[in-house]
Amino acid sequence: MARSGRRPGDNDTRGEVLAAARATFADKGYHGATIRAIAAAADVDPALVHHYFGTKEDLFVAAVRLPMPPAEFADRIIGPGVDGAGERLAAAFFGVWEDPATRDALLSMLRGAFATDQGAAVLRDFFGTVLVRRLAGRLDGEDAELRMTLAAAHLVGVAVLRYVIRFPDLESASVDDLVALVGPRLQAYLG
Amino acid sequence: MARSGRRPGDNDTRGEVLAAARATFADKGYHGATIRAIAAAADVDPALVHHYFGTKEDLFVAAVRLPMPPAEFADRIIGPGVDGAGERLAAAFFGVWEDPATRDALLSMLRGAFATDQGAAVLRDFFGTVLVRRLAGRLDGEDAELRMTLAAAHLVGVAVLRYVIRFPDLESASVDDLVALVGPRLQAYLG
DNA sequence: GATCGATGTCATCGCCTGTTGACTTTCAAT
DNA sequence: ATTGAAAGTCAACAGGCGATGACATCGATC
Repeated sequence: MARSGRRPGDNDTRGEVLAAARATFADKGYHGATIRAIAAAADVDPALVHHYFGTKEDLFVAAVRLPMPPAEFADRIIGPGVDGAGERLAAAFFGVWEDPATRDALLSMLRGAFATDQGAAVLRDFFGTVLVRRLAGRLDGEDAELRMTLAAAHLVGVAVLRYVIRFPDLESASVDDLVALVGPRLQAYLG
Repeated sequence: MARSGRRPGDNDTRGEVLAAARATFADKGYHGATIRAIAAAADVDPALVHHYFGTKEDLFVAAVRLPMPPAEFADRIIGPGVDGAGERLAAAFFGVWEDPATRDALLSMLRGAFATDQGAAVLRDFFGTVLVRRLAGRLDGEDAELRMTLAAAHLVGVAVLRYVIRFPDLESASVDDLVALVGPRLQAYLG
């Protein structure tokens, strides 16, 4: 039985709560994830979650903040030029999704986008500011933004079916196969 | 003030409740839509919703049952052959999404897939049984199912960004433009 | 070694939810 | 006319939720 009061020794309880929030939001969605469940996963009193992060919405915003610099992400894709950007985009996208350090935050963001208006705004802003606007500016031809958005939509769709719905054919596919199949279709939008 | 007891005259209250459920599930998602809100939208007591449809899950299942024969849908796309199937698929897909009679049910299904495990199963089954398996069998080449699933994923992604997230570039695009842009990429998967 | 903020728990409040059972009114069949 | 099922409402319950404020403990500072 855990006593009351501060725990002895060095501990990063705040980080554990944040990790538990990411995992729970990713697994259950925004409404399905309760403060109590998050607190239990972090072995902590529910009140402590509020103490560190304020309201549930505040916690959600903290949970979906990615530990990833978006500018660098965009540069790595479009920096070498338009040629091969489709495959680089696909590889980078699935790379961060497969990375355990970023996966829960991405899943939380994606699922959260379906739960609340604020969650939708977060995703809209993420894709708009971080991805589409940054990459579409370097494309040639008409409707560059729309084409870039459609490329992003394709990636979102694969992420939805692979990581949320867990569609068997997609879940069992390897990242290499996905990149090889999806990359050329992205390239068709970009080129 | 509405009195108690049965209402006089001919009325399809059950249908109104179902329509209200579709609209509310589509707008707020599974958890965001409350029985009370659905009942209020149908101008009805919350208990009547249970009287007609049982539990909330039962109501959801009834709400996402599409007024659309899936077999005919698949035949219209692949019937004339693989040539041009990509554009036909895109046109049919956006057709049912733009149709007010089916849109709310589709939105409910899509949003519901993110809210509960059962919702995910519904979507998995819908795409798997209705779309992928039915169409993939008529394709040539290797990995027909995976390629068909990726085509479906692309469409899901566009639906997500256009109808749920309401991404501006996608929301303002016309169906014709979408079909013209997306169709060839689907064709690349099918052919 | 007293003090003070950071860390952490406890008990509880008010609210909203899905669901239920008793009751009332209308319609249709006898 | 009577009856019985269908349609519809009302009041309420039990449980879970997010959130709050008072309290307990620890670590560092002077």
